[in-house]
Amino acid sequence: MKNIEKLRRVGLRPTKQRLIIADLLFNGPNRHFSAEDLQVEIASSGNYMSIGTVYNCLKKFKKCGLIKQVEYSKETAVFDTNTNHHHHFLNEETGQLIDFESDKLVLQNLPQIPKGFVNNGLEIIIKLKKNN
Amino acid sequence: MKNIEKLRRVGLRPTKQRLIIADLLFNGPNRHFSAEDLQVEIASSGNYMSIGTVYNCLKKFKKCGLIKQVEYSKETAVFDTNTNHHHHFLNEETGQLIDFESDKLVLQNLPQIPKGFVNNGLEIIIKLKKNN
DNA sequence: TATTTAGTTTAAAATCATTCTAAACTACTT
DNA sequence: AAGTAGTTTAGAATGATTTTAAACTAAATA
Repeated sequence: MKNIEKLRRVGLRPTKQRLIIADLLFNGPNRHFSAEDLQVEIASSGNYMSIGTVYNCLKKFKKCGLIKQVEYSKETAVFDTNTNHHHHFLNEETGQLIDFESDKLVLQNLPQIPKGFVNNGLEIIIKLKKNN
Repeated sequence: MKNIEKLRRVGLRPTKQRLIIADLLFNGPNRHFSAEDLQVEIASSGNYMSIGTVYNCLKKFKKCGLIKQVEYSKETAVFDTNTNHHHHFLNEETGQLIDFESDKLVLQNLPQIPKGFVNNGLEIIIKLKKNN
């Protein structure tokens, strides 16, 4: 699917800037990245974009379900092009994330959800340490 | 155990400020809190502490294993007096956290740990939404 | 007990990621 | 072709946290 279609389909006006970002994000394998990472990559691709625009764009993409935001980094916002339900390995030393699929996983004896609430998503993080 | 002992045991000099904080944190039930929450509480208890000292103290307490830091808040650092292995419910609307114990939980078909790494801690977050 | 010293506290300044502002620009509609 | 609503931009603002360096204090030493 062309990225211009992809944007239109979620109700986003396909501006030059959004298309530059969509081309970088959606034409390859899934990845995790920060706004600053992406700005550098935009520059490497021969374009320029203000950091404010990068943030605006990522915020809209997220709101429209084109990307997700990963929540385990206190320092910088980390985004994820994998919008399927999945979990993460986290290398705490480097911050590097690796996806793992949730489909085969079996969870039993989950705790009772507190009164007045419903389960709105379960996420697992497995922190990794280099062996020896 | 007296808090002065508790601090000495982990190699922290028991200063007036650290004892004020230890008295607030360790003489009641477990809790989640931010540096600012704590500064307000210190003020309510009739003391004063600079925000820098609150941060320094929490950082040392964490390093010495007296408290943990919870990682799911992008905005502010959230600390936890419960240092046992446990998981969290997260009310995304309010940021409120509720602990749940990990002992009864059963996990099967966990994914293979990437080569060169070992599992250094598995954490589960169950996001909560108000039921209608 | 007095002196030393190494660690701690403080206010204020600095930092850094992110958001806001408001002016210039542009995609889409009429 | 003109209007308008949404977007981009540089730069300023924000807010949590860290740094700085001077004053202080707990613990060690004399």
